[in-house]
Amino acid sequence: MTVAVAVSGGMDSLLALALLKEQGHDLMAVHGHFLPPGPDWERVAAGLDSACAVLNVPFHALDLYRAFEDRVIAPFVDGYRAGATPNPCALCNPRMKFGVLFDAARELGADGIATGHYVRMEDRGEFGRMLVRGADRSKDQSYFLSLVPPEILRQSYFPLAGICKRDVLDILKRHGLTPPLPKESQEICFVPDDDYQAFLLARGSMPGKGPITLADGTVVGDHEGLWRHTQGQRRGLGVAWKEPLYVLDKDVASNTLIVGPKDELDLPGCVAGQVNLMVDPGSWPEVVMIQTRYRQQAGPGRVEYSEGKLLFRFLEPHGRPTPGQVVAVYTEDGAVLGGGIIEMPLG
RNA sequence: UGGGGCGUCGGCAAGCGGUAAGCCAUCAGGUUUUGGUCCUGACAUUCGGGGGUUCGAAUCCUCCCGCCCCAG
Repeated sequence: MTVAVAVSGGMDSLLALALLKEQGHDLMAVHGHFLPPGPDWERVAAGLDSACAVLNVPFHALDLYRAFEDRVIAPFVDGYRAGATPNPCALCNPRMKFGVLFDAARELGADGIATGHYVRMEDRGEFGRMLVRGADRSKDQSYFLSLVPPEILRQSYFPLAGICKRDVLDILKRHGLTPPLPKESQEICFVPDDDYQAFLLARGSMPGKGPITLADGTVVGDHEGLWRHTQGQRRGLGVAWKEPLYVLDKDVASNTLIVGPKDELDLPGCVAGQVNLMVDPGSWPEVVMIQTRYRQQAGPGRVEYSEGKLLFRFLEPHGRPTPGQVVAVYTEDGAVLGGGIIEMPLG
């Protein structure tokens, strides 16, 4: 049994490698170059190579940037162009780390994969082994893994399950390890300077300016492109009003941005596609916990599953679901039942 | 050019003789493996302009300028 540890160059995945080594697993380390060739390739690969040498683990660097372009970046750009708000990180996990990268590792002889995500795999009675929220709730990343197929998750290891974020550097130091990329991975990895708007512009042909209106059609200003805004957004509207205004909707057909006060933001449900089911929906509890944004408290609701779509009805006021974002479904005690991508809100 | 009203930060808007609230917008930080949200901080020595009254005015008087409304 050989486990491939996906190492990004950051501290978390390096710690995952060290912890598994400590536990005596048979390991290999794999790094996928997701971005086009550049100076970082050598730097990161060399850094990881020497770190792996310290631990006596074989290291492989793989060129996966074309797959990343097709499977993550292109959908990201297309999504924005179409008026959605895509979540590239949530796609990267099933398609790249637990997809293409794992496939490549298998060819190198691996039977399982491990990453530095802050989540757990736990035995949950009738459901079997389930993906569960990380112990450190503030760093929990199960939301981003809710689209990874269950059969892949059952071959996955998450050594950071019980680790607290602030201990990571100390533990690494104890192992004599230094991450090649000391900076915390955050924002969108393929977008320079955290400027997604500049990135999209550079990709060309984004839709242009149009009106900003209230829900009743009153024009209150102009926007410079729907793709610069997203549901629930407050800043950047440039509209001076008596109270803060938030984006309610984007009407792609008329290129209109619809805004309104905070209390008009809640909606009672949504429909999701590209569904990933961890267990048969027939066995789900009647009331599940639904999370439609990364940093959002999951709220109770009912679900119907039919023809590959999940239909959600919230039981409590719920921030406006945003097309393109992930919806993750949990049990009361934090096990992931499934996930999908929001296609449309229900009013 | 007869009558009435108004002119305070980029947008609203308090103040009505005692030495410029607040909100929105904007900017700068913080939080954050998506976009957002959220939190903190900054933001009119000055009240359309001139003159006057007063110990002291955005607040009173006066003239001018600019808007708006009603009558022509």
